Amino acid sequence: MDPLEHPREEFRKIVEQVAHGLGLGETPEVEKTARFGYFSAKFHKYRVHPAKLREVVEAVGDLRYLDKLSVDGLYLNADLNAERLAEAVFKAVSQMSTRYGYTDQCRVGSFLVEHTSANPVHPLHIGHGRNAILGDSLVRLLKFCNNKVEVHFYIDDCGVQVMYAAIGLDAVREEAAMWRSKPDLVIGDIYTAVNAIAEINKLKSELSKTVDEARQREIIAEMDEWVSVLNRIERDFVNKLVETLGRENLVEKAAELNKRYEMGDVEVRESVRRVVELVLRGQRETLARLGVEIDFWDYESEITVWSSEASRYVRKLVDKWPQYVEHKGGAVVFRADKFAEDFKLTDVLNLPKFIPPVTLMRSDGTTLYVTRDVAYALWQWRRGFDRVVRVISTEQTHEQAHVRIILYALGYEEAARKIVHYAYEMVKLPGAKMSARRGQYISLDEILDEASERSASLIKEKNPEVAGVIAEKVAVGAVRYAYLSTSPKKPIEFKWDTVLNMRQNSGPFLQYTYVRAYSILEKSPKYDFVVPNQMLPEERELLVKVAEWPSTVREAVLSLRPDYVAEYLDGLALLFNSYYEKAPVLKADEPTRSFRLALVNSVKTVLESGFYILGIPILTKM
RNA sequence: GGGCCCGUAGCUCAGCCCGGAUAGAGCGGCGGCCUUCUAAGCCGUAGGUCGUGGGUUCAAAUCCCAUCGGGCCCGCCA
Repeated sequence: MDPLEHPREEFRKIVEQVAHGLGLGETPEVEKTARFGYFSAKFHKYRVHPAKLREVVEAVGDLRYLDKLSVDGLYLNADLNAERLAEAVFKAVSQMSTRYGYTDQCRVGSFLVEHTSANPVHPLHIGHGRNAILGDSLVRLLKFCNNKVEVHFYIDDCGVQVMYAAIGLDAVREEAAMWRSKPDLVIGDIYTAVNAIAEINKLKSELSKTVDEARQREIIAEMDEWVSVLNRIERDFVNKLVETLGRENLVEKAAELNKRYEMGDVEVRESVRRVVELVLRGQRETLARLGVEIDFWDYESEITVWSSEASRYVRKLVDKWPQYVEHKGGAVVFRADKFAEDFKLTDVLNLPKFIPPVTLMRSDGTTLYVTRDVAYALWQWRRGFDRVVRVISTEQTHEQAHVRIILYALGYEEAARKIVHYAYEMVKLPGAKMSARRGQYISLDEILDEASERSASLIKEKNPEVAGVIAEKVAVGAVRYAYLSTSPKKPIEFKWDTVLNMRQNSGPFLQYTYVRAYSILEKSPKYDFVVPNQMLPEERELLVKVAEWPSTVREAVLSLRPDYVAEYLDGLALLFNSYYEKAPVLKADEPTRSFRLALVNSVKTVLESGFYILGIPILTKM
């Protein structure tokens, strides 16, 4: 039920009638206008005379859902009939309750959504936060609209980086009992340390072979950098790691382990699985804190490597398109660039205009990330959903294009078109890119803790008895909203002030607004849905905003933009707070009192569904 | 060098797809409002060559071209 449906339809018919009356071959579109009523249509491009337009408009009969039909220059404007609108809103809200906002048009199909998919060697950091929250809100939005959704997290438990973590953990496992921190935080440090040691070892051996002085200085500077990475890690085990691994050629060792791993060596599998599980335990905990739910945890190793899916399709590709395959020293390279050009795939698959060739097999016979990703994409597609949405940062634009091209080349043309790369821009630290390898990141837990503390100190002044329970929920609201209040297409420079913002345009601001509405209704749970014949301008405005909820949801789901919901809710909250200050509800006389209660209830209902979509916890006290 | 994305108030951003009526919010400034439904709030006020140049059009923040600035990518990394 969409309260704006009837008025929109009425206006559309009027425009149609007017267009016909003017002898136009087509009907102008119905548009929204902020200052000249509510709906508008423009006739400029038809070169009609304003007087003629006015004449035709005068012939229009009585209005039912609209009000004040008027002509202004070549604009045809109409306002909403507030009383009718109020009736429609109240009816929809009382019948649908927190389902209000749903319309059949926002039911668009079934979706497999893959998001977050962080490497299992370090904790989730503020970059993954964007992915997780964007993905999760998208899932919630789709679910709110009754679409079938399955949520997947791809565990990238293959490749050299996992070997590094495993090597490190194996070296310091005896110290494991001493761990007091979350396991993912510990492994993250181990991973960074092993990386640093590997780099230092590599540079050392390069230095011993270098005679060029300038190059020597470069190497030393680089080594210093990695040493300082090591020094920044405040863990007892760093010394032990250096002692154990300081003389080894870790690059070679990791490559060797990786090869054994892909071939299914039991010992290596166990050691990798051990480290991966520890990290996942921590990552799951963080996601749970944020209210993010995952249905399936997909192990890359099992789905793509040990099942032989990856090598199987590579063989198929080589057989099918030998003219696009090059063999370079045993490595297999697919000329995705030439293939895309020859088959004119740029528009069909929505590809960038530049595509590099892609290596699918190393000369040692092991797979690469993209190799496995194609196999995984295929696996996802075979689960039988209308669309597969992969929430992955824009960094991977080319890699994701490769996946689509290869699927197409393999004959999975529909899959290639229906697997979408849902790209979002990066989260940067001020002045630097985040890098788990360099231990340069802020973990999600950290910002949640900090937000929680800040919120606790705010609550202590007002409601000390509930501070503990509320602080964390406020923190989640703040962090989730902070991510959603920026378009996914814009890079974010991480700033504590934004995440910890608890004033307007923030999660806590929305939560606070809800608390206000809730506490009014709590004091007077019974009322009738009455529509007065006089309304305050603020009441009208608020009513219109509430009526726009279903169209907002629709737009958000059609364009897959949960951030539209965040923007809408902020606007709704601003209107409501303004109204709250101006118009007393409980102290008003009947029937105004009942009307206001019904209005407040509508706002509260919309906030509840909106909170569900954005994953903002609902609070009744703050 | 090539590709993708982004340049709108001091700051963060919406609007651009689908061109039209005085370009919208919030933060921060400044000035106000708590014996009255929770002040994490509200009211008022100042603040803008919509990066720049050209083109299309009766009409451009919006479309096209060029140019400048920022981010990311162009690996036998993931």
